[in-house]
Amino acid sequence: MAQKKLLLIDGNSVAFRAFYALYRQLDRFTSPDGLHTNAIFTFKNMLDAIMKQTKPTNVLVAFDAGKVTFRTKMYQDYKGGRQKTPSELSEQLPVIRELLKDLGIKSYELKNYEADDIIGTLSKMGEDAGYTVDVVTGDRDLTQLASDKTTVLITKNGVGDTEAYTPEHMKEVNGVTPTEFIDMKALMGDNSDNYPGVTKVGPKTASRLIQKYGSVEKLYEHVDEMKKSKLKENLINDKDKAFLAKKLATIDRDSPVEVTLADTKLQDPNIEDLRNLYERLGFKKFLAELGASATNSNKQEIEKYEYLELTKENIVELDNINEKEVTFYLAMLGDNYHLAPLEGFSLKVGNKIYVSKDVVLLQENPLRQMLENKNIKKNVFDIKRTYVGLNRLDIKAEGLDYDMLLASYLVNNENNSNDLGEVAHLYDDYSVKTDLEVYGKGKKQAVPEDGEFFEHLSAKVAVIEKLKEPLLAKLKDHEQDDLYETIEIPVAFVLAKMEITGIKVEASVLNQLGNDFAVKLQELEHKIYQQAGEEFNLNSPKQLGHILFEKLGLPPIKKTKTGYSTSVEVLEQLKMKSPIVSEILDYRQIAKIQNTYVKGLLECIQPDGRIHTRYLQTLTATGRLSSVDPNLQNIPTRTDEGKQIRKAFVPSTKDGYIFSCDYSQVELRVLAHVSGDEHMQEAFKSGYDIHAHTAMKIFHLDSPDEVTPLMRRHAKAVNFGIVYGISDYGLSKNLGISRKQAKTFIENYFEQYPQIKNYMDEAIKKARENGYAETIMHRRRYLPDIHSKNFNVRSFAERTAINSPIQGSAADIIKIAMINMQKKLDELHLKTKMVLQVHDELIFDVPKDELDTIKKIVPEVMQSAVKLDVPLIADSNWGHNWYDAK
DNA sequence: AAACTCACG
DNA sequence: ACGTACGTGAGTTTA
Repeated sequence: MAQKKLLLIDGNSVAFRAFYALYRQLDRFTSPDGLHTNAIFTFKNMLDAIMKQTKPTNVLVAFDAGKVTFRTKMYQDYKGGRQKTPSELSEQLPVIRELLKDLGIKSYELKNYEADDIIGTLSKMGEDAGYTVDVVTGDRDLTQLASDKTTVLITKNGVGDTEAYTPEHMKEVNGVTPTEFIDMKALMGDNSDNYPGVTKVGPKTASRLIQKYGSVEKLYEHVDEMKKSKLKENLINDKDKAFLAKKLATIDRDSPVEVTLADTKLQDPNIEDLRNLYERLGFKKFLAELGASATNSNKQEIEKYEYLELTKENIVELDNINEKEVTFYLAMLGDNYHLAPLEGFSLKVGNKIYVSKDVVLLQENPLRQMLENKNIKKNVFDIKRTYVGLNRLDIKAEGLDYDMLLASYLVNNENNSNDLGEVAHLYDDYSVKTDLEVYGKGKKQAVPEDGEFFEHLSAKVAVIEKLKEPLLAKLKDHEQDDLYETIEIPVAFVLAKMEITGIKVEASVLNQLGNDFAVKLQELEHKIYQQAGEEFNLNSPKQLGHILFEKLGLPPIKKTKTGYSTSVEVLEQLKMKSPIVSEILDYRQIAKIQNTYVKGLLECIQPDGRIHTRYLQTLTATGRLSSVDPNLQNIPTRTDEGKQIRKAFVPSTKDGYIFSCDYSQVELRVLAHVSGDEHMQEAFKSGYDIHAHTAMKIFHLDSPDEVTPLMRRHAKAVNFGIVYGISDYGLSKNLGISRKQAKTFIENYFEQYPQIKNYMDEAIKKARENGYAETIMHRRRYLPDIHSKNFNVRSFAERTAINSPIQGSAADIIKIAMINMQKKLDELHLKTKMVLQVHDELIFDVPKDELDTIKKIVPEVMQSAVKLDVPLIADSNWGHNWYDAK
C-alpha cells in the first residue's frame, strides 16, 4: 500500500514569509495590470520546494478567517497592536488561493478559528487515520504539534529551506516535549501575539520550570514549597495570566472543520487555468515550466535546442562554414578557470549547435583556425574566462567580440551574477538552467550525464546569441556603448594577460617569515595564557571575551549581536588597563599575517613559481575590480611585520625590478572635477598639499606654515569623509573627537567649498530622479533604496549616491590607463609585464634594461588616461621586490 | 552558513 | 530622532 502523507501548510504565515523574502523587489514584481506579485511568485517557489521535499499524497493550505476568533473573545488584546497586513500583501492572498485551486490543492478557512487550529485538527485526523503528517509554517507556535507521526517544518531564510521539528529536535532546542511547550509558552507569554505570561520569565526560566514540574498546573500545586524569591512572587502574582496564556497558546485540535481527509487529496492541476493565471500575472518562469502542451497560443514554452555531438570524425562538417559570426561556450567545472577541469564546449554556427566533451578537438582544425581567426567574431559569456581557458589549450583566441556577462553587468549590476543561467533569467529567458542546478555545489558538484550536459551547453550558446541584440540595445539606450566597447571589453583582455602572466613569489622568503612569526606567536601565546591564568582558544572572540570582561573584569566597551566585541577598536581603548591587551593585539596582528598571508599565499604558488589571481570584472557595485584566489589587492602595507610579506613578491628576471606607480589622490581629484569646485581645483592646479590646504581652509589660517600636523590629520579625515558621504558621527568616531567638533569641521568645510556641498546635494537629487548614480563614463549604479521610508536605508543610499560616482570614475580612469599601458608595452615590444592592479596603483615586472623606459612611460600613460579639469598625478617607485618598490 | 575580525584602496 | 562612514576578500570559530 502506498504511504499516505498529509501536508498541511499555514497559508498566511508562508505568504507572509514569501512577501518579505522579496520585499526589496516589491516594485519589480508587478503583473501587467498593476498587481504586486512578489508573494505569489515566492509562494509558488516555496510550495514547489516543499512538495519536492515531502512528496505528499494529500495537501491542505489553511488560512486565517479574519480578526475575530475564539481567542479574541477570551482575551481582547490577542494579537492586538500588531501591524496590519500591508495592502501590497493582502491583495495577493486571494490570488494565492486561486493559484492553489488551479494546482489542485485544497485551501480552507474557518470562521472564528485561526489557521493553526485547522492544522491542529487535521493533523490529529491524519494521525488517527494512519497518515504521516508534515506541517509547514513560519510560526513556532505550531511546533507543539510535533509527534512521532507529525513533523513541523519551520521556514527559514531562503526559498524552501526549513528546520524540521521532531519531538527530539524540540527537546534539543527548548528542552521540553511538544506538549510541554504549551506550558512553557504559558509562563513566557507571547510578544508577537501580544499576551503576557509571568513577569520576568523568558525561555530559559520557563524551560527550566517546566522541565522540573512538567506543567503549569503541577507547578502551581507546588509553588508554595519554592524558596522565597522574586521569581516565586512573580509566579504567584501572575497566576491568572499564566493560565490565560496557556489557553491562548493551546491549539484547538478538535475545531469544527468541515473538510474530510478525502477532500485534501491532491488533484491534477488545471493546466489551462494555470496558463491563464500565469499569463495574467506575467510569470514567464512558470509559463515556461508548463511547457507546450494544451494550446499553441503560448509563446513562452521552454525551448529545446537541437544539437549535434562533434567527434574527430564529423569535425570536417565545419570545414565549409564561412560565417562571420559564431557563438562559443567553454565549459569548466568550478570557478577558478586557471585550474578548473575543462569539461566541454558548445558552438553555434548559423542555426546549428555543436557540442562536445572532448576539448582537445578545439586544437584541431578547423576549430582552432576558427578560434584564432580575428575575422570570425565570437559571442561569448565572459571573455576573460574564455580567453584564459583557451590559452590553457594553447589556443590564442582572437575575435572574441561580444561578452554577455560584461554587457549585463553594465546594464544593471544590482543583481550581479557570474552565472549565465541566472543572467538569462533576469531577462525572462528560462530556457537555460543555472550551473548550480545542473552541476550542484560543494562536494556533490559534478558534470551530469551526457544528455543533460549537452542540453545545458546548447542552451547556453543559444541564449548568448538570443539576448545579444536586446542587451546591446540597452547599452545604447543607457549611453554605455562606449564604456562597453572602449573600456570593459579591452580591459578584459588586459586582465586576462595579467592573470596568465601572474607574479613571481619566493616561497623561501615566506617560509623564513613564517618561522619567525611562529616563534613570536608561541611567545605571545605563552605570556597571554600566563596572565589569563588559563589556556584558552585565543582565536575565539567568545573565549577571549570571557577572559577579558568576566575573568579579568575589564570594562566591556562595545557589544556585538552575540556577546562582547573584542575588535582592535575596543582593545586599543583597554591597552592602558592591562598589559595583556597589548599582547593580544600583537598576537592578533601576527596571527593574521601568518594565516592569511604566509600560509595562504604559499598554498597559491603554482608550479611555475607564480601566483595567478583572478580579477573579478563584474562584481563590484562601483566598477572597481576585485581580486580572488588569492586576493592580491590587500597585501599588508600598514605595519612593519605585514609589509615584510611584500619582500616575497619579486621580478621574474634576474636583477629585474618591481615597479609600482600610483595615482595621487585620484578620488579627490575626481571630486574636484565633477563638483567644479574652484577652490579645490585651484589647490590641485597649484600642486598644493591638498590636506594642508583643506586644513588652512577649515581652520581659517592664512599660511601653510600655520598648519600643525594635527590639523592636517584632521583635515585629511574630513577629505576622506567627504568622499564617503560624510556624517558628523562617522568623522567624530574616526578622529576620536566630539560629535560637536566634527560637526563644526564639516560646516566649515562646506562654507569654504560651497560647490562640493552643491555636488553632494545634486548627486542625491539626481539619484532620486533617475533611480541611479552615474560615473564620468556612464557606468551606472541603481539605488532603489533612495526612496525608502526607512531613514537608515535611505541615508545609506544617499551616501552611496555621493560616493559611487567618485569611486566609480576613479575605477574608469585606471581601466583606461591599463588599456593604454598594455597597448604601449606591445607597441614598444617591451618585455615588461603589467602584473597587478590595486585600485589606484599599477605594478609591473620589469627587466633590468627596461627600467628607464618604464620610469618614463608609465606615469605618462597614467596621467594622460583622461583629461580632467585638474591634473592627474602618478608617483613611481621601484626596487628588487615589492617591499623595496616604495 | 553566519558572525567576527582584519587585511587593502 | 533616527545610527553611520565608501568599496572589497579571507581565515577562524561557532552554530
